Amino acid sequence: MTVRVRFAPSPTGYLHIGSARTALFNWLFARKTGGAFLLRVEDTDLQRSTEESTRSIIAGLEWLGIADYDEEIVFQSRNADNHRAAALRLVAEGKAYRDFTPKETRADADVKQEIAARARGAAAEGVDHRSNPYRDLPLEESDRRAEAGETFAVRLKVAREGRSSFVDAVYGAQERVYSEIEDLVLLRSGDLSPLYNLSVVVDDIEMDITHVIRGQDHLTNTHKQALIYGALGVAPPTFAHLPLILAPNKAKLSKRKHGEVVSLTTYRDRGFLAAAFRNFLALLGWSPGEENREIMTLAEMVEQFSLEGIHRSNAVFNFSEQDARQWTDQKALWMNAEYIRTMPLEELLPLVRSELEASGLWRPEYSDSESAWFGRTVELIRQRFYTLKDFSGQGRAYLSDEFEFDDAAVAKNLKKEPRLKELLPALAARLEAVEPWTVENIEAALRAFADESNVKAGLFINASRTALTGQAVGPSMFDVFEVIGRERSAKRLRDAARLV
RNA sequence: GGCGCUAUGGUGUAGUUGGUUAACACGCCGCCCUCUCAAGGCGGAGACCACGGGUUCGAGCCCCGUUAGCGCUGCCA
Repeated sequence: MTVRVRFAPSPTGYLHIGSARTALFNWLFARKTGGAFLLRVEDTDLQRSTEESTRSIIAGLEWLGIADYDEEIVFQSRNADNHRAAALRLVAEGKAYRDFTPKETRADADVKQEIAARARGAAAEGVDHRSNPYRDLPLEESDRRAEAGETFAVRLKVAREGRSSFVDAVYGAQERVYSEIEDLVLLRSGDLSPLYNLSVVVDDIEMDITHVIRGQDHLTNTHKQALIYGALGVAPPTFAHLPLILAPNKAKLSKRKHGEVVSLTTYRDRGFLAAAFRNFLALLGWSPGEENREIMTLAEMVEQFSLEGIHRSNAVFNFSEQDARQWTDQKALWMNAEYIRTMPLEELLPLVRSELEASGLWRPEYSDSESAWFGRTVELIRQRFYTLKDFSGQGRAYLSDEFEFDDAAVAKNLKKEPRLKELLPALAARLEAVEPWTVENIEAALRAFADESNVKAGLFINASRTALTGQAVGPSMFDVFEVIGRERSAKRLRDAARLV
């Protein structure tokens, strides 16, 4: 049997990084097993689903490089008729029943507490989960009342005795006694629109899904779905639940509380490389085992991936809301930097180009007459960059004559030595005579001039760094001179004399 | 409240059928390199493997209990 998996997000917001990881694992498993990877948009809650959200989810998957679905995207809402028919069939077969209890609406805000409170109350009074006055209503009477126009919801009839069990590919054998499971609602009263558990099952059957890989928050409710499979007379697929990704305080990662760190697009927009972030995400809740490898290409991850390598304990996504430098997980940042400085230059160049175009720093010559220079410059500055944004930020002075001076750098490297006012223009003149303009010649000229001027070469080097780049830190200064060029270097040295 | 899941340094993890000084990565500290900052190299701090009992010659690995965290308990998904 060929493997068929699906990623099934509900389009009620941006693509959460936890969902992105679920998508990744599904994709990895499909590619590993030579199976099919499908996308199903679970938009049964029409109140909250938006097209905008669907677009952003798809854009996120595209960015991650896992948007090569093997079949057309399925929109769950379009199958509502099938879902409803399945539920009604169960009513006819006596496996489900109409519940004529009036619908009670719930405020979305604090449902969780409300539910817990209700459950506590029910437990205190010893109320059975399946006690419902309509559960054993004769079918004829039920049909009659329905025909008479009474509104009703449809509930699955959970057996009185026995237990539900299934083997989760990650969490192992799972068991739950039926008395713990309520007669879940399949169709809402009134419009008879299908609810999540029903829709998922019917669609997974229709799509021939063999493995359901999803967040652990669905683990206990899987018994309910297993029950629906049973009622429908279909063997359930293999379930594989994934550990959750938690915030530093171990709470669930949510937009309300944690903001943009949990949105996948944030990473794209803040200069992350898809390959790096994907790599980082894969390691949250999964590891290739034995070798304990970390930096892996997509192909290597596919090679190493297995459901057995998935953990059972939740992972913490480590970041700090107080410290801007730790706005996201430090390891993700490190990994991004690692990718930026070690990936093949020709793969990085197009990404840098996009960033420069977006920030107005791109010039056509960079891919034409100055492509060699551009490549050399990127190679030089990428060594200490963390994100693509750094190319237009810290890297600005290498690509544009309009850049800012860091006050601390000016104070430290220019203002502390008054003689630089005369020395800098003199150094400029000296460098203008260097021929050919090579790193070695530049270094020789600068050191010779430092000797003659009776100052340490370091004084010139550090002053030059600030004069040429506006910063106190950067690559080896002679490389910087070489890359910035003779004329521009000389001009910047003279201009900087005014800052002394 | 009930049910379920989980528990290795601050974080992510390794630790194959019980036999080690409990390993790696990020982060942190120091040294080297050096024109700065990184990178890199070397070294260090940081885990009585949640706690308490067992089983065993021997337990991070097996069993029981406790605690904590998380999840589910919805006519949300």
